[in-house]
Amino acid sequence: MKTLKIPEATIIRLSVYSRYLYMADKRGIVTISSGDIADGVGVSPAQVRKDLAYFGEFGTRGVGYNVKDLHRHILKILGLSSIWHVALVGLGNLGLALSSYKGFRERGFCICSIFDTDPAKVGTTVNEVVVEHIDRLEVVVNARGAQIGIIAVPAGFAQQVADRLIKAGVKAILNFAPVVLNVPPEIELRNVDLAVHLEVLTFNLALQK
Amino acid sequence: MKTLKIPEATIIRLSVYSRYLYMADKRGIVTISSGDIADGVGVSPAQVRKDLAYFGEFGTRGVGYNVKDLHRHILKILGLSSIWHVALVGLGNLGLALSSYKGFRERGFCICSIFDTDPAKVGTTVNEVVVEHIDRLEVVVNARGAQIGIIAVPAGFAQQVADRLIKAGVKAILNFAPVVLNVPPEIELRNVDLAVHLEVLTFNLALQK
DNA sequence: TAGATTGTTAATCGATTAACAATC
DNA sequence: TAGATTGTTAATCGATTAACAATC
Repeated sequence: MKTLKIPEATIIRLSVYSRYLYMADKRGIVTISSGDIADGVGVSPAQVRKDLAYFGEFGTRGVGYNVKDLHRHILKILGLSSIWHVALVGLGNLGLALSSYKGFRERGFCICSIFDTDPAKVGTTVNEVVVEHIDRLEVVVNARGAQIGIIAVPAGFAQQVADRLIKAGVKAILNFAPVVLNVPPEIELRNVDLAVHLEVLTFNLALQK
Repeated sequence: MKTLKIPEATIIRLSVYSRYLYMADKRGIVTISSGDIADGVGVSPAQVRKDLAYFGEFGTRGVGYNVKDLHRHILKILGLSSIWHVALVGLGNLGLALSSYKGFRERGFCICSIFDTDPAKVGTTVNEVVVEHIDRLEVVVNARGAQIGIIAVPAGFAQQVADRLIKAGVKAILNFAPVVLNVPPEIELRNVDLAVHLEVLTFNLALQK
């Protein structure tokens, strides 16, 4: 397979475009130009066309793009044309919020397995999913074939949870613990640190003074 | 003020360095080299030095950096040497998770005001903060001088909440609603879309097949 | 002094923007 | 055909990496 390196920024923008196209489609818009999309999401028209050009030709010169078609194509590119099984580890406040986050379900992510150590939580049902004890992580994740793991445990436990998720066959990890995880290179890893976002804001506020 | 443009990637890395330095300090390490930091957080030593060079000279040639000093300097750069008052709007699952997120408090962010429309929530206390009705947003935010707003309401309400936060005097907004907000250029805005992170992962997984 | 490591410059790499031929 | 808009190439911009003089 030809693997022209795609910038991560392009992937993130494709995700944004897809939401905009979904909305445009709901409003009954049939055809859209790169300029329309660009205005809608705050980038340049050239950027939109360049991002799409990595993956093929989806428009018609002089006309634009068919909204439904382009939306479908982008979802396919993002790997969202099928449902992904996600295992969530850690059912604190953040875990609970993630387990019921509509934005995940809308995009085809199913949090079908939830793990915690708290005996008061294990066995209860959250959003129709029975909470399992973390001891059963390998068995359950492996049996259900979850491809993605979300880590929402305290920082001190994150590495061992990552190790166990990987042993259980997970191929990608979204880590919410504020700690640098060591994973083999073939495992996809993304770290989400919510405080960092606030810090970018305060840096800019502090600059203005 | 000399305003050499600082890459946002640099700010994000400074935030990561600061956590690593905090840990190193707790472990009793007094002096650290750019190579040590680089290994610890997964970047190149040159990158660490370059990032720091935007803001001054903090090390000693042939020796390295004093951990405590460098940590303090970076916190200062990030605007974290004082406490920031943050107003949270929307107390759904995500809002609740954010309101009790330890990572914020540790870094000097105080969520001192919380707003919702649900009568069952208004008047209750969450993490020692009394939940106010959204009708009182302008009055309360203005009176308390909150500088940062966090939007954790459904997408359809996000724009009006943003408008009201800005009218109340907020200078920066962290938006968790999956919608493009329109704000004046002087307002700092960052969008956090949790689903996008999963989509970057699935894109990479889909590529591998 | 010799070894180590910073701060900084120059070289490289990569991403964005501008421009325009192709074409509906 | 004339106007519009894509797809793509070239030019620009910006960020990262490499190299090394400065210096502890």
